[in-house]
Amino acid sequence: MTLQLHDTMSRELVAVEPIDPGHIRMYTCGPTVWNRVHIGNFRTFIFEDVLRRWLDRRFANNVTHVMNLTDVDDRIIKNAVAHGHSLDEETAQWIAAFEEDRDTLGIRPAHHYPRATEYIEQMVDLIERLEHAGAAYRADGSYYFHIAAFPAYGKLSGASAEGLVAGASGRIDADDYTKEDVRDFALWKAVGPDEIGWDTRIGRGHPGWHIECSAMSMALLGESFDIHCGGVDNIFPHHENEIAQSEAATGKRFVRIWCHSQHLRVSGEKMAKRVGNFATVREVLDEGASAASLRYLLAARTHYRKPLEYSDELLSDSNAAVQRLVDFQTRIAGLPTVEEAGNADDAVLASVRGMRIGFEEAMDDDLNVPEAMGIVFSGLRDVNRVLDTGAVSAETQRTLQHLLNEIDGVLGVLALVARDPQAAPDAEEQRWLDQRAAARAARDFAQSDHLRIQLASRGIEVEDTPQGQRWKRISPRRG
RNA sequence: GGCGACGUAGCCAAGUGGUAAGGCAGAGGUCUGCAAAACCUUCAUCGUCGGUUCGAUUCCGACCGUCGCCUCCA
Repeated sequence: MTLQLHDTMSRELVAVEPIDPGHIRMYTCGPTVWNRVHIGNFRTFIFEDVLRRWLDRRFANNVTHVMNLTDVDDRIIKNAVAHGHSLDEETAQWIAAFEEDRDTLGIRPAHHYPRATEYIEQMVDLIERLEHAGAAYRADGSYYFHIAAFPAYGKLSGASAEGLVAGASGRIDADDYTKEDVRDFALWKAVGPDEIGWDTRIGRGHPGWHIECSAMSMALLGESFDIHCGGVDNIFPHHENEIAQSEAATGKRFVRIWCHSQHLRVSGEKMAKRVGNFATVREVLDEGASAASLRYLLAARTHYRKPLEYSDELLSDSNAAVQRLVDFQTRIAGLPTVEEAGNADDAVLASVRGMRIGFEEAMDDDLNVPEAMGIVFSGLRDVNRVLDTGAVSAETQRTLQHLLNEIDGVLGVLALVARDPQAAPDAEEQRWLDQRAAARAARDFAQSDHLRIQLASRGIEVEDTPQGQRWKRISPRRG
């Protein structure tokens, strides 16, 4: 089976067949670094990370992934002026914050993180190209895209000329614009000598929002590439405008497959800065959640094209699901093994084959992570059932570990758990553990139970196994 | 007004034209000194109303509800 993705433009599942054989080129819209982004933004970045990981696997790491950093826009300029900062001084902290959160969630870095301010020259080139092609015009020093010159406008979003009611969203201030057509959009915004801007061949100003993605994707990936991703709110106008700019300039099809992820919601509403119902990665972790739980929630609780309702309950549910995976991993690692493979091995290996095939089919089917995880958890139960009654060989044990590594190579949560080793017991806790082991050996159960309760108050859960006492830290936030 | 998405058990959620995965929570049980972990059993007829069909949760239509975008939005 081959990987298929849902393409927003055709609204169909499309087989992923690279334009450049064997090499996937992907562009994902990154953050505007005017603020610390919230976990709703990270839902999209996590979806893109899962896609990236699966592409890496399917195309033997022959993937070039570009994510832009929008480091100039009206909000950033406004903040920079208010703080007496240069643009770089203003955005540095937010780029660092983004990178910190990205690493916290175990997101595989893109190969390139182009910054808009480093591609002004390419944007000016593109604007000139558009002007020569009759698709851009100058008004009051600014440049606008001439929508009437691009008849295919609207093909991504389905927005017809008549349907675009000017100001329907209540967010246009018509007085700010000198456009021939309300639907035309800014390529270059002219500014005065004292304002933040760049002196270029087309005058002093700063770029409009959309032009950077066209210029930077073409510079790093070519005029046509395979996959372009973003959140659904980017479909219109951002991606629609990117298509218009790029294709009007090159005459070539810009992107093969458009992928868009749905929003994270809170109480039925989109998580958004302007609504005020947002949380950042750091805030969620500061409240006691683990990075693994948050990543699992964002990556696996539902399909990327469906809205996901965020709640504390969902976070603790996700924590429990991750714990089930971790407990399984721990069990496999400590498995007593036998010399000769037997019936138990056959049964386990059959489950492993089923899990591997099912997982891959689900991922190939438009990245159906919840379906894939359903298969994983079912298989996990099958394997546990066999292991409850029989022992397996060391080779089967390794096969199980390899399978878990394969799955987590895409899911990326066990790696986060392993990255944050459980804090070792302090001296007092270690003494309690030792005393408890001794009490159990002496069959002094009253004392051992007492010590277990004491340890629990420190967040340490003790389990008794045939191999002896075992402990683990419990997330302080389970309910 | 235009375009689009979603509505499946207490919560989250996958899925199929032939009576519904998985996770969490709950109930009962096996195991255990007791627990934990693990395992077993148990818990839904898929928003409403029509239509197509031998048969629909799955296809079509209408309706209801929720949400997103319509030029700062992941």
